[in-house]
Amino acid sequence: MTVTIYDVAREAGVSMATVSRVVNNNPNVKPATRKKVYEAIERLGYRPNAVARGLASKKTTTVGVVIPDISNAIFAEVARGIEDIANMYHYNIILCNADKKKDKEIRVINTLLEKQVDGLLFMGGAVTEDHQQAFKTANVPIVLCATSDESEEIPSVDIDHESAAYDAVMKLIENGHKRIGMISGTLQDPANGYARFQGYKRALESSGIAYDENLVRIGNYRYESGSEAMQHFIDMEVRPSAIFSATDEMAIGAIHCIQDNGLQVPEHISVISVDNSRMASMVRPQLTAVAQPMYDIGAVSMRLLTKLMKKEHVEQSKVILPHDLISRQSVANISK
Amino acid sequence: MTVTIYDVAREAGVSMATVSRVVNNNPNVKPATRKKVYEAIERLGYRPNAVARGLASKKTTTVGVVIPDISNAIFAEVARGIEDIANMYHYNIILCNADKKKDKEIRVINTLLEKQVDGLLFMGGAVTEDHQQAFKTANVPIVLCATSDESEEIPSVDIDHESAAYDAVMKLIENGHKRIGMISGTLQDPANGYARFQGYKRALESSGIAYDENLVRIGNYRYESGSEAMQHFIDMEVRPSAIFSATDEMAIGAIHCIQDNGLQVPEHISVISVDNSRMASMVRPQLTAVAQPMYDIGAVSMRLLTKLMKKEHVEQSKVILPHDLISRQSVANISK
DNA sequence: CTGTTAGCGCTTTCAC
DNA sequence: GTGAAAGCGCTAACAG
Repeated sequence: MTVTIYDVAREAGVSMATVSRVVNNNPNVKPATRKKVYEAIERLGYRPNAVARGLASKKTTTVGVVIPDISNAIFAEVARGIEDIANMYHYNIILCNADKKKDKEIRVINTLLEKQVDGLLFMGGAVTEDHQQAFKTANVPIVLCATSDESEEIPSVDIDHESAAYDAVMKLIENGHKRIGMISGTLQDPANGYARFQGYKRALESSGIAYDENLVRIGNYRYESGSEAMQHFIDMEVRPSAIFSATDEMAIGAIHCIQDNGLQVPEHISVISVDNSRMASMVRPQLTAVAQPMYDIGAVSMRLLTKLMKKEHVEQSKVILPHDLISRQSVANISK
Repeated sequence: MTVTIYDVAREAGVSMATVSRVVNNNPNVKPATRKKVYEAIERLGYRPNAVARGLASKKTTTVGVVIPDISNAIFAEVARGIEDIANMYHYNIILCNADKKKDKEIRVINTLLEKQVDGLLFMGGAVTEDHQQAFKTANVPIVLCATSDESEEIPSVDIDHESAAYDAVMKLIENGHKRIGMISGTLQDPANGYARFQGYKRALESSGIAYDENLVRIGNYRYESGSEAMQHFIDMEVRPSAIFSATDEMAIGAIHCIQDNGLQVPEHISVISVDNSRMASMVRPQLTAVAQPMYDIGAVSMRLLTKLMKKEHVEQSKVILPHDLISRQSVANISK
């Protein structure tokens, strides 16, 4: 039924080894022989079996990617960066959603390892003891992608979330804002949540503005939660003049909430966020935001992984990509 | 170095076959033996090698997914539906972006087949002769997902794009609109482009409205192209009173273009589209759209594929999922 | 309920 | 430049 390398060898009148050589572009084959083999391959419609090859060579040319949620625009962008580079180096990707749930993460890491991936790209919530444990049993390289890791032992690529948030809030402060609300992600989330919240606090402190916990609302990264948080701020006796949102989507929810209350952005309230997804320029007013280079985070981490898989030397195993403030129309200057 | 089933067998004092049985939950093992084996597995830190298993059993429990672009929200949603169901049936997914480029599509289909996937989900542009050819050499089931196929020979799941477009345009007509512009995708794209354009024309015809080619602009599905097309309509001597956009993103570009020209939606111009991505409710005014159930398209096609892979009988191999008009605020009634 | 024995289709020394 | 042969780690009859 299925045609194997053995069939090709017989058809071409050579040995299996020779067929293997031509299939793998090994130069030690006489051109005439090579031609005979190609013809036999063509005639028989031979297709190499990558599973058998994987067993024999102990390489599968596939890498595992654990991701929180591919339907989230931010992660989808990272995934595209990963896949493009993987493709460039002839790797394929096994993609697993794990929703930042620890149990699911550990489970998929193990099945990926069973599948003998040549490397692993981990994008998740925090890296816990149990994660470390699972990683330890892997004898393939692993890189953390947009995921923080206290231990700092595992190669990783990400932006500096704390400093991105700091920059965003400083932009507000430079524009004369003093009463600044924050729509945060959950503080359990080390990167998008905790770190960005810390950046907010540091910006306030460094500018001599007292931190007020009533000015912080926790959202779940979704549009609706941004609106809800904003409604809370609007209902306050003395409203903030500006809002820092941990993510674009919540910021857009906030903008619309402001508008639905008959107020203007940025005339009445300014809004800034971190992310700069494509949606940022798809709202009116367009959203001023600190840009997180998602595609690059994916691309760079995959590139790093290829180096690790080839056992090439890497000088920097923890890479922090630069972020960048994109000024659009959602921030007003209110200093006199 | 790596511990194999043989090591476990020796450690537990049983045969490889027995270890294999317990690992695969074969009931024909005495509980006491099972326990011994589990202990040995634990002690040795044994992890089954799925590649070896795949070679021996001729099943990899992985399916290939070719997708146009994972960073596109619409496809990412489909992908999530696919992955959830795959996961439920213990399959993993190898994800390949092919950008609707025929060459790339054929190439990834072949590498996926080499990797011995148990099935293939194809999401692409048109299915050409060459695609058919590649599919024919596969001896695993294939299902087309959100992809049209003239031949209708391959199992598929999608919505009826023509009728979805028809419904959208009829909604406009029912609201008194007669001069209706269309922002279309390329007519080379059978589903999102050509079929939706046909639906537009049929709605017009069935209502006795003459088709006017000046009222159709071709976009590339992106926000900016929606804006550009809209600017063209606004600059016309006699403007359309309503716009049908083939996709949400272009519709949002159109809405903002209208607003940027100092006009109101829907007071001056109504807008409707097909897709209903999450962005539809993230614009002001919120977008009225025909909803395409992307997640379900993914989920249903994966479910169909699992049936095919298990050689279960399927009554319906071409499934058309229902679409649904979601009325929000972007369409006004202008009949007196 | 358990063990023996062939492979699965390919790569990879090691000879020649 | 080419071939022979020994696995890679596991499953799947087939016995018993």
